[in-house]
Amino acid sequence: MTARPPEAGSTGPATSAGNGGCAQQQDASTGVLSQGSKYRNYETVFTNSKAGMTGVDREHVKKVVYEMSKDSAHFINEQRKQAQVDLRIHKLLQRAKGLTAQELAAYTRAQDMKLAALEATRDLSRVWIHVDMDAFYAAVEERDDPSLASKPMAVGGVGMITTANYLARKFGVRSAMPGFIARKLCPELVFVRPDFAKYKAASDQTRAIFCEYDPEFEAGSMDEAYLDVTDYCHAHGITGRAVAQEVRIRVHQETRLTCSAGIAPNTMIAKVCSDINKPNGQFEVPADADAVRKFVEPLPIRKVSGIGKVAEQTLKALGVELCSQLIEKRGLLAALFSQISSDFFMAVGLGLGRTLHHEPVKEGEVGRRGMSVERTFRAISSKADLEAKCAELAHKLAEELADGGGLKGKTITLKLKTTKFELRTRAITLPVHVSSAEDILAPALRLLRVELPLELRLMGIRMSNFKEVRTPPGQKSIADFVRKEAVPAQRSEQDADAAPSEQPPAASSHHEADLQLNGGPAADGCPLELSLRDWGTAGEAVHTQGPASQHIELSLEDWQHARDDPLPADAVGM
DNA sequence: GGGGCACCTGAAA
DNA sequence: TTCCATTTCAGGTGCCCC
Ligand SMILES: Cc1cn([C@H]2C[C@H](O)[C@@H](COP(=O)(O)OP(=O)(O)OP(=O)(O)O)O2)c(=O)[nH]c1=O
Ligand SMILES: [Mg+2]
Repeated sequence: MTARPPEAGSTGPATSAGNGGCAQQQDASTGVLSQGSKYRNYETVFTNSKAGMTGVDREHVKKVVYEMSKDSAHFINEQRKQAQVDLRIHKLLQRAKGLTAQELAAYTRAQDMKLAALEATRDLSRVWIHVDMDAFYAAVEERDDPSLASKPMAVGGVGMITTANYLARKFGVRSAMPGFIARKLCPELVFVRPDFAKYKAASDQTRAIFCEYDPEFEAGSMDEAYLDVTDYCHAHGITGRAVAQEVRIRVHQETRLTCSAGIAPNTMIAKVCSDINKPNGQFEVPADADAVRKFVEPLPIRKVSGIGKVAEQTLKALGVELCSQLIEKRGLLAALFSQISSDFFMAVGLGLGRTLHHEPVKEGEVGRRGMSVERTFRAISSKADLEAKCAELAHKLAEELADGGGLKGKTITLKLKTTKFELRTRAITLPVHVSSAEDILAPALRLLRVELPLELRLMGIRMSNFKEVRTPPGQKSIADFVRKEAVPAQRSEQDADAAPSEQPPAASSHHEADLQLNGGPAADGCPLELSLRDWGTAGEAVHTQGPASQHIELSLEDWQHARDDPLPADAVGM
């Protein structure tokens, strides 16, 4: 398990947990008969509590999801993955059992020091607001077609749903649920195909507003952002709560969309808070150490961004379900997990989180680690089809890289998902940075061919290891913005600066030739040992590697809602 | 010991 | 282009090569 202090991550499933500690978990078990089916022992993420989930018949949802899933390849794969997790947890427990009382005591004492040190860093001087749009994609669609607002609706398709409006959520329909299951839960569910350009436009509008309150605001995704409004509060002599109110009203006025906000002294708490009175509400944890501690104590760890399904299961096995228990079990956690993980756990337990903005992107660095494209399709296995798919992706990726400001990367990662849902990634780092479709395709095809034969349902290509961008002297560069450098019209046009220009080895280009040709099924057997020598001519070694040996990580409510601060009805047009 | 690299898992929207 | 998505990032192991 890997616990990390994340920066994005919205809505883990959330109940109105919080201050009082009395989380309201609706569990409307309508005596569904147990019919000999095993769904009761079946765990699905779709029944976790979440905004809009109150009143949902969880048992029913569970049963439907199970019945629709149980014979699928997907289900088998999920079970395989779960078995691995179970095994890891088992080993972790064995390790825990092996600890002597003395060792545990030592770890506990060490953690006491750590906690004291952490406590000393507690900073309550900052006012953070986490803003999160309500049912974002769905809300945009409703706004643009009001007839949708009166019916259960989901954005996505039969294959997958990205989100659903609150009417649909009452049926248990939610993000990341396959559409055909959602339809089973709610036969009259209306599907709307996503239109990302619209969401982007709406997102840009909200960001323009955020910018006025915090020019350095951090956008996690299109629908959420962290604002440090400390300075704004001081400058205008108002509270964080009032600012949140103001932001929400403005967002609504300018986009006709609602959002929710969390106000707290750090990002971690603010994030949890924005979910509490969703939709269209806000919640604040005041800048008071006791208030923060009291808020965090009864909070289920799963509500913390960064603690997902596996971490939840793992910690539960160790007797940790609430944040307070992270502190109680500090010795054990320190003994079993990596420093990074246990530090994170301790911080969460104390209610500590980030209080400062991220370091600005350094000069020359492109503000991202990678860019990728992937596509799911009906099963494909012929070499020609596979290679054609690869070519499409290479072109798509090249296009995106160009749009992204002419990014050039050195590492190309091919992602494959078999019809049995098994994932495989194969990467290669080139001696030079490339960006054209041809230069992406050639190595991608090499990686692909070695894996044949294959029966795939998905293929993807990722580019990473980006070349740093040097801004021509005399030109002011804004580090926070994605740099838009002229996209070379031709391949020959390399860098504008004096850097020695890299040339990809010849011979790429004709992907046509690469595509067609025989399906001489590559020597099957172990597709892992091949040698992809000779990419190009220079003596650059090409790294090849078999699959990482199975390593086991040991370290491991709508308007009626009771809310802290509802928008004045008229401000929202009601 | 540390820097790359390849690969996998987990998490989030 | 449908039959469980797509995009991005971090942390961890294992290896190679200084
Ligand atoms: C969770 C999730 C969201 N999304 C998209 C659709 C969502 O509208 C958007 C924002 O995600 P969320 O903020 O998680 O969800 P939401 O805004 O739809 O609903 P809520 O009121 O609970 O905040 O991101 C996905 O595409 N896939 C996902 O798995
Ligand atoms: Mg949202």
